[in-house]
Formats: sequence, C-alpha cells, structure tokens
Amino acid sequence: MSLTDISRVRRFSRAVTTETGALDQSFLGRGRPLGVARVLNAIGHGRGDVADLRLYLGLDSGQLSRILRGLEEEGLITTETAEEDARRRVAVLTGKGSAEFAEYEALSNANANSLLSRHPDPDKLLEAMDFIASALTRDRITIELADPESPHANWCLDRYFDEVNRLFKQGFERAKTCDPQAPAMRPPVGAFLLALSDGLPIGCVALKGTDQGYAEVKRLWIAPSARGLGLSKRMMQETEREARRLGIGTLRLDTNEQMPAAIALYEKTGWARIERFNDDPYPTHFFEKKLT
Amino acid sequence: MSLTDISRVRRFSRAVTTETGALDQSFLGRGRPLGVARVLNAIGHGRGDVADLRLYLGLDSGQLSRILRGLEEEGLITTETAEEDARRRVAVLTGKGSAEFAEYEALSNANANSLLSRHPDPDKLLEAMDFIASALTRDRITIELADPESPHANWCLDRYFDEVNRLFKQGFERAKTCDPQAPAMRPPVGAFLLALSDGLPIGCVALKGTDQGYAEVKRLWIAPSARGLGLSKRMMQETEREARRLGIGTLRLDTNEQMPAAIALYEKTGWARIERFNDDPYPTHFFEKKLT
DNA sequence: ACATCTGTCTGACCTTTGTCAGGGAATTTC
DNA sequence: GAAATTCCCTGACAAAGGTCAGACAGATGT
Repeated sequence: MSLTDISRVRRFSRAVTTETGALDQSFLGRGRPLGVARVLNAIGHGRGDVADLRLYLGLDSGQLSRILRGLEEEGLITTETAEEDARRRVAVLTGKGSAEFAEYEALSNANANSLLSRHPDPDKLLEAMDFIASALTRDRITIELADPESPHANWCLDRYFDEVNRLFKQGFERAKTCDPQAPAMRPPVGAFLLALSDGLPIGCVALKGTDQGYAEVKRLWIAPSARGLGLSKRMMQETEREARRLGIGTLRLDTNEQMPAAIALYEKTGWARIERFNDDPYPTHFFEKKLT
Repeated sequence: MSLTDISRVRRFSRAVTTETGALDQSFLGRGRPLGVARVLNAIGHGRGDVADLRLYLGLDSGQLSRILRGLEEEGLITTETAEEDARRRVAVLTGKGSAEFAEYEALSNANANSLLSRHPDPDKLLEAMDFIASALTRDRITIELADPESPHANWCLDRYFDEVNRLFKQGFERAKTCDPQAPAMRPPVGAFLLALSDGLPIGCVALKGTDQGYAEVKRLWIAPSARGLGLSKRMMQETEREARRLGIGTLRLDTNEQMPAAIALYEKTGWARIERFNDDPYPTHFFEKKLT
C-alpha cells in the first residue's frame, strides 16, 4: 500500500472526525453530558437491556449504573427486572423520556439533512456514504428472514425491478414475468431473506415454493454500494440452508445472459445448466442444484 | 430530503464513528491521554505555535498550557518565544519527542493500511473516501501559490495528462503540445496555483506568461473527487486575481470540444471566443478575457 | 442444600477535561 | 510615553470520565 493511499485514508478520517465531532456537539445542545445522551439514545433505539448497553457503549458497570440512576432521577426512564432472568435489568423510556429522545432524534436528523443539502450532488454523496458504510460494517451484515411484503422487502424489490429494467435493452415489465406471489415466498413453502447492515436493507433474495417438487431462487439483489464484498455468495448459502430447513431437495433458478457475474457465481458454486423450465420471456439461462 | 436519505447519512456516520473511534483508541496505546496525544501530534505536524494550537484543537488556554508543561516535563518538547513577537510561544519537538511522534505516525499509518487492505476493492474505497472528504472539507479548501516543479504540482500535472490522454480519441502526447516551461509559470511573469484540501492537492491551474502582451491560462485540473463543488470557478477567479497582481491585462486560453463543462464555464464567466492563436494540434476552441 | 457463577448496584478514589479570573510581559495605538 | 490590547501562564475549582473492590440477589450445577 503506497504512502499516498495511506495519507488519503488519513485525510478522510480527519475530515470525518471533524464533521462527526460537530455532530456530537449537537448532543450537547440539550444540557446533558455526552455519556448520558448516548445512553438515552441507545435506550430509545431499543437497547434497554443493561448488559447490552454496557457492551454496546463500552461503559464500565459502575459508570453505567450511575448514569441510569441519573436518568431515573430526571424522570426519563424507569428500570425493571427482566422477566426471564431476575438478575438482569431493563431500562424503559417514560413518556417524558420518549419526548426527550424524540428531541435528540430531531437534532440528529436536522444535522444529517443539513450535511446533505449543503452538497450540490446529494445522490452521489449518499452513494459514496453507503459504499463506505457497507465496507466498514461488512463484518456486521446480517441475513434475516423477512416477510416478502414488508416495507424493507418492497424497498429492495423496487430497486431490483428498476435495475433490471435499465439493464435489459428491451425493457422489463413486471406484469409479463412470472412474479411470485407473496404466499409462495413465506414459510412453510418458501422464504424471503434480507441482508441488513446496521438495520438498513442492502440486499434480498426470495425462495419461491412450487408444487412440482422443487423451489426457485428469485430476486437476488445486492445494493450497488454493497457489491464486491462477497455478499451474494453468502445470500445464496443462506438460501440453501433455508431450503434444507424447509425440506426442499431441488433448487432451480433462471437468469439472463446480461448478468455475467451472477452466472459465474452459479457455475462456481455447484449449479448445473439445465433446459428451459418455464416460458418467462426474460431469462436466457437455467440452472438447477440438488441439495444433499 | 426523504427520511430514508437521512437514515442513510446517519448509518454512515455511525459506521464511521465506530471505526474512527477504534482509530482514536490507537492513540491510547501509548499510555497518554487523548488530549496530550493530540497536542503532540499537532506539534509534530508543524503546528508548534501556541495560539495556532489552541485554535486548531479547540482548547482552552489554561488547558493547553498545562498539557504543554506536561510534555515539557516528559522531555518531549521545548518551548521558545517566537522571534517576530516575543509574547508568542512556539513548541518544538526534542529528539525524544520526534521519536515519540514517529511512533504515533506509525500507528496511524498501520491503522489506515489495515482498513484499506481488508477491502476487496481498495481503489474504489479510496475514491469514495476522497469524494466524501472533499465534500466535508469544502469550506476549508484553500488555493495557494506553488512552484510548478514542486511534488504536489507534479502529482496534479501527471493526473491531468493521464486524464487528457484517456479523453482524447487520438490520444495526447505531452511532447506534441506546447507544454509551458516552468519559468513561464513562476513570478514575475506567471504563476502556478494549487487547490489544497487539508494539505492534500486536489486541483491546479497555471498562468503562463508570454512576451506578446497576454498570459495564458493552462492546465486547469480538478481531482474527480472534488468536482461539482464549484472549485474550477474559484480557481479561475484566483487566477484572474493573480494576473491582475502581476499587471497582466489580457488572458487567453485554449481548450478542446471534448470538455463541454469547461467551455460552458468560460462562456458563463465573461470569456469571449476568438480565432485560433497558436498551432497546438489539440485545442479546438480559443478564448480571451480582458481584465479591467 | 450447597457452592459457584452471573448481573447489577454502591462507594471510594483518581485522572482528565472544562471554565474562569487574574497576573506579567510584549506590542500596538494614540 | 501612557493607555489599551494581545498573548501566554498560573491557580482554583467543578464536572465528567474511568477504575476497582465488595455487597447483594438470582441462577446454575452437583
């Protein structure tokens, strides 16, 4: 790695710490020290569990305990013992606490908004941010089962169709293809998987159950910002695992010659070329994989 | 601005603070509090002036004074009164201090390096980082006079020629064009300007003096990561100001039809199309501007 | 039933950071 | 040359962050 490259990284990190340092400042606008504000925000984001908080914020048990007591005295939270284990405690926002949390959220949003609107090309800035965030949190991307009609799923599918439409010379109409119905992508016949990075969806894949002895893999999509991280391979592995769990023995999929990266992936991971098995006008290549 | 966009910005900022938080941790590996380490590093980077330090690090005068005394007791720095103003003090690294500073630099470099080498496509990551760093530090981009043969200038010029070569279908050979000689780009006949963002060069422009009653604007280049920020306009304004300072009354420039953005800029900022005034094979458009 | 482990809380203590008023020396202004 | 200003230092104090040993209650294993 050349020295210039390193100084580019360091310039980035200086720029970002200066900026996000200013972002931290916004937390101070409400007369509460940073540590306390961070704890309040973490609780607001659903991390009420004390042990979880300690881990997440890297705080000493004594320190966290004091901060929690302080918040309790302010009337912003209450603490209850957890049901499943009476040693553990869980912090919960009171009404006043929720209002205060909302104020912090508004501050954060306003900050993000002003950062974005100061830039002449916000879309490009967002793309670069997504790319970097995906790169940095790569080790923390999770793949989870989701409902095919949930907002996150729809967000991904919309992007998928947009992209396919742009890619195919002849265009792509959702009505003409065999778009799987939601029930076929739900257990026990099928599944829908989302890749989440820090809570935001960055990829999806569907497993569509059929009554013909096989299931189809469809709608594999990875956000542009998350490509090149080996995520599609992970998604496919998870899909196979899910298929096994559902007792499915044979997987099929179709794809188009204009997606060479996808085709290469399938060929590298044990999929076999087969004859056309449907009359969808868009796909040109057909694959099958037996699960053992 | 949509809520999704805002959550994308916030995801970025969380990802980055987690990562650069870990980077700050590295400063703690040497048994010194963060504030002290920051001061030592700033001094190592040439910011020895006490008033400058205070401004740069945002420290209270009392606090900085205490930190400096601490570093002095450790034998890492000495402070001297400035020559030009005996009230001001300047901190200088001792031999031991330089060694310590070098250790911090090595830590930082190793950190940046590991971040980069963990990524499958470091070049793309660097580009995204440059883009964001330029966007965030936009208000702090400075334009300075530089020597046309300095390393920074050469770095920019190399990139300029690379890019022109890629842009022109017929290619571009530095030998065939009228490449101005360095002395023509130095005062008192000409100038060479660099755009610096946090010390790194991100653009250049040359003012080439001639003995024919006008000067030529040449080699206007902005790093891809810094485009769209209105920087070329600022560079051209600075060039005109510099020309006035040198007593130049007429500016000329040539450009190529394959650079529509540049042509649009010239037309919008008071340049007039004129006849070809040289026999350089590459340019297709010629402009002139009278300075009043 | 007993010992052991786990999760949280408390109190004590220290370091670091943040803030402010005032003093002394050098410089600038009039 | 006197007054005002600028720059750095000092001392005092408060707030916040960090660390640790021990107490207590609940969970777990034998």
